[in-house]
Amino acid sequence: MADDGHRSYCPINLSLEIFGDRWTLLVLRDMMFANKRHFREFLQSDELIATNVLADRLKLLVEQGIVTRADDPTHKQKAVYSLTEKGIALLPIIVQIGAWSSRYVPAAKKLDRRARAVIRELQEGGPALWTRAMAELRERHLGAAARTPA
Amino acid sequence: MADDGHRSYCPINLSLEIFGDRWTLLVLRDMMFANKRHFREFLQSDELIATNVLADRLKLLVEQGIVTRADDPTHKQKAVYSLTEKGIALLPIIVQIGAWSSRYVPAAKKLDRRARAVIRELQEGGPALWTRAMAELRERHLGAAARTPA
DNA sequence: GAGTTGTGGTTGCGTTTTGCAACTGGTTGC
DNA sequence: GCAACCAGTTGCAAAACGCAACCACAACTC
Repeated sequence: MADDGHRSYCPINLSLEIFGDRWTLLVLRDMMFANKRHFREFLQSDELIATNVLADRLKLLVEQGIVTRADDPTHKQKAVYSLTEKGIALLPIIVQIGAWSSRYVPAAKKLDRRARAVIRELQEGGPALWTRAMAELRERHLGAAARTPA
Repeated sequence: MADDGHRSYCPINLSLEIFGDRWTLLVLRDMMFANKRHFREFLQSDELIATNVLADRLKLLVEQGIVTRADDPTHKQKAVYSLTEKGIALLPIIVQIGAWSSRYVPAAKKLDRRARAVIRELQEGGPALWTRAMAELRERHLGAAARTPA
């Protein structure tokens, strides 16, 4: 069908072409829920992503307009990654995935109680709570620009 | 952390270990929205999944309890795949992904108008509509058992 | 100002997964 | 009997992944 590199124009497929792998959503999870912004921080997570894979995914996310990369003024060699509106809009998906998993995947029971409580709260809070969480992300990642729209 | 084969017990991670690839959710999409139930039917989709990959994914979905496989009484060599409750519960995730994609991925604009209308409807219908769609899937995939719970 | 630590990566290489095409063994309809 | 249909399997090349070592540079320590 598509001859511009896409397997099809189905929205599900287009999404999978972007984050249909074992790592991309974990990076976004860390940005959203652990407030990670620097390269080294992403390496600390339990899943132990490799540096080359992380570099590749961050590059891809920037290319897709889901994340931006900026120099950190406090440290000339530090890069800061921020979510864009497109990236923040992925929050409901990640929350839904978390909810499904903690409900249906047996191994999720092994997660510590505190983390499960966060999941449950986000789930029970429903769309209204997601909206607030997204607003908070806008504050942190888009800064003043988000408060004074054109 | 985990030494039972899991990279971590984070629900997001556990989900990605199951369907974090380019194909699995497409198979489920076809089951949910195109009512595909037979091996050959899945091969017809635009994305042209290969037979070995499809066989592998169906096997995995059965192992995970997301899908069941049964012999088709009308044809000794036909297999029928059905969603379980665990599989049906993935509908909100798929809908959210579709909504995000059609909103933020430029190429999704190339999808034909009719399909986009379906997406929009499911999105605007909100959780209430998802519940109805899921009930319909229970009817088709779980049959009488779903109407007369233990 | 020398040494240690912290920064975002890159490179090389072996293993695993994916994608493609051809093929298999059995069933059904005519 | 024979063509079409069914759910896969097999073999092989290409791509992605995972690991570990390495790099250039900045900043902090003393």
